[in-house]
Amino acid sequence: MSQKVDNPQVTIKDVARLAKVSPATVSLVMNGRPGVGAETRDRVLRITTALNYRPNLIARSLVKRCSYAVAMLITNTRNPIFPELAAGVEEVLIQYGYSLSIISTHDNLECEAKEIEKIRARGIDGIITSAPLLYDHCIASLVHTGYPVVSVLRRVYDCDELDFVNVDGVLGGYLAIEHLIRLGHRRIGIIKGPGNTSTGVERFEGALKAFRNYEVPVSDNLLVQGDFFKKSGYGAAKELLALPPNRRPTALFAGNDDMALGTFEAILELGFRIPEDIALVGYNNVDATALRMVEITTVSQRKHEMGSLAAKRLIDKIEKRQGTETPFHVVLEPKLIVRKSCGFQMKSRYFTEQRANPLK
Amino acid sequence: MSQKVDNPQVTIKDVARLAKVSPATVSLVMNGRPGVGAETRDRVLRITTALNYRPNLIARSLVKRCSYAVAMLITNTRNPIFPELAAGVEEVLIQYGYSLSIISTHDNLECEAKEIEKIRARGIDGIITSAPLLYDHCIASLVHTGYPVVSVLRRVYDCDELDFVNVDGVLGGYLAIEHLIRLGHRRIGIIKGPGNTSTGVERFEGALKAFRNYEVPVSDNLLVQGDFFKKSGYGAAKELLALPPNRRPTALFAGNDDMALGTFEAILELGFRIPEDIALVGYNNVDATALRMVEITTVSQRKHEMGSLAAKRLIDKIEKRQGTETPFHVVLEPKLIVRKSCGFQMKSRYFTEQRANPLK
DNA sequence: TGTTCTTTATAAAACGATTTAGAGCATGTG
DNA sequence: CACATGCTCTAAATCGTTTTATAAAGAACA
Repeated sequence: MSQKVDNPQVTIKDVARLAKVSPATVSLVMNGRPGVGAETRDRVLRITTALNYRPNLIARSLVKRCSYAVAMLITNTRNPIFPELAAGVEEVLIQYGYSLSIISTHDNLECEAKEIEKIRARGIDGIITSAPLLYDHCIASLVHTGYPVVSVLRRVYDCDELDFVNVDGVLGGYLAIEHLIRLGHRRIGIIKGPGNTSTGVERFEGALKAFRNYEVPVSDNLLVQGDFFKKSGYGAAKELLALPPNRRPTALFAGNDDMALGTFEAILELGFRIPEDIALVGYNNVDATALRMVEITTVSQRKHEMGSLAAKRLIDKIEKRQGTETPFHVVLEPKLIVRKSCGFQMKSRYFTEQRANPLK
Repeated sequence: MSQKVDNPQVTIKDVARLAKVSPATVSLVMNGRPGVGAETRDRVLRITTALNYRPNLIARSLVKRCSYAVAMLITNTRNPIFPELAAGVEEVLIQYGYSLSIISTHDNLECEAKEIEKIRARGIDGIITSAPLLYDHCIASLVHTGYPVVSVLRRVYDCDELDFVNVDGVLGGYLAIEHLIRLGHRRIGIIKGPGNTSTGVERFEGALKAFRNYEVPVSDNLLVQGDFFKKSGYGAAKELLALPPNRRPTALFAGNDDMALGTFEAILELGFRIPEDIALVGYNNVDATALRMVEITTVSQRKHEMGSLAAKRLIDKIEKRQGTETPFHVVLEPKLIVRKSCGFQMKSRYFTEQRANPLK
């Protein structure tokens, strides 16, 4: 057990002194640049390993004006969509030698602005945001200054210059409602996501499109506003299921899985059965929805893939690779994950046929 | 919509020039230090706000030799215990003006060592690790150099100098098994957590203690090694339940909730009922265990609190407050969360009585 | 021999802040 | 008046790198 206590900070000067060269030479060696003789290079390398020398990245950042660090904005750490997303991001960043800071904005513009200030002051090279609001001037002005930003999952309206990778929320919402309509439901309650997020509005827009397409009337009293948290799903469901039987929805669509899980609890608590009495569709394909005894039908989001794509694009922007001046808007296709919460057990084949995107 | 495009970098010199003072004065003003006349101070302040000047934290870090940034080591982003833990950590860090980087080690020493190198090179002030292994020389040697580290959730053996905040795993394991024994179970299968983590071994140790205390024999063929992932819980349960009825366990204890969820699936898949045929106890009180229709009895970990305490302690160490030279070992008490997976519905009162720690 | 190239190594100036020692100038005191 | 005392303010060094311009030393060539 050799207790290796390295010096708190071995600097380039220490190495230079011991190797009898100038700091400049050490720098060249450390960065594998030409202009150093083989013999000198070896000598320097020997010293650096002997001293366990690691260049101080802070100093390097200062002069190179880049830090090989990026930040990821999320709503909060408890959002169950985030682990997958972050895993995708992290994978790519590690591969390219970048480090990742994760920062919560709590869907609060003020908080977001403050954190962005700090990020910039810290010299972080770019931002991946999974948490922008619909009209997010923080992000928009960041983009306008030319700072590298990619948004993932959500997008920002009125800011075409912002690169994004997301999944078609309109199509997703459409698929969810179409599924319910095809199963014969006519009174479908919708628990909307917040109106200040692209995911919230797009999924709802898709839902409306499906109603229109199938000529099913929408009644306003079956529409409830949620906030993406489980509790609001629970509350909304309680409200909808309190309607008299002839106006009570026979199916519910929640704007995300957290709300769907709340809805799930409410339905059962009121003594209704799923799917016999009430059908339920969620959104995101979060792990918990797949659990046996839960098995909620939902719309999958390709979270990992989104994260990776966004990260790769951000690095391209930071390193100013070709093609990064033109906007990068990737819209992946969602997929309906049919489980048991709608009573549709693959007995017919109509969904398994390869269908083209019904909205195109 | 005034499109405010700030200069890429307003420096202290720009401010100094415009305010007709020296950079030193600007620095004093920015840091609220005395020695600047009221008039000058106002003038500087006016300029800084006009230019939207933010000191470059990289430059500041270089000279102050601290960065107001800490890193948190986790096993991987998908570990459902992490969001709560991170939320607790984040809350405190924000409050003290620190920023947080989250880094996965995948329970791999090599990966951990590499990441720690990078963390140090980046000038990060301290580390909170929730992912140390039992004999983790990376962490141990870090501690020995005097670098601020606090471990949370897990601890490191043979390294008393390492501060930690965790929950008594031995007691937790004990409570879980005691519960099952009191409900009449005698053949209890255990799905152990990995032997190279303190959480894994302690919970198992507690389980053994309960068997001993209640004079229930343990049979080796009811002990299966898991790895904390859901899949291993699933596999282990399949294995245990394949035993002939007279040797098959009537109850299972999984070393964490992920494995418990896998176990849950396996039990149901094999056609057994919970709790009528098989009772189940998990560990961590992860959100999914609380879901209606799942409702797994588990041991709670006070994750948020652990995170906060660890973060606070780390900051104290970084800022060298009094008392941080002496070891800081906080062991919180776990609590059994009784749900439906053991068939115990609070019909008796023996658990609700306030009991002292049965192990003390 | 002198000129021109290469190759190798370095000195010195950044990068953008903080900090220390001391300068300049009133004011107060004996 | 001489001197100490405060109060403002600043010059200059520093943090640990990278980078640019240039020097020095051979080698090749005419």
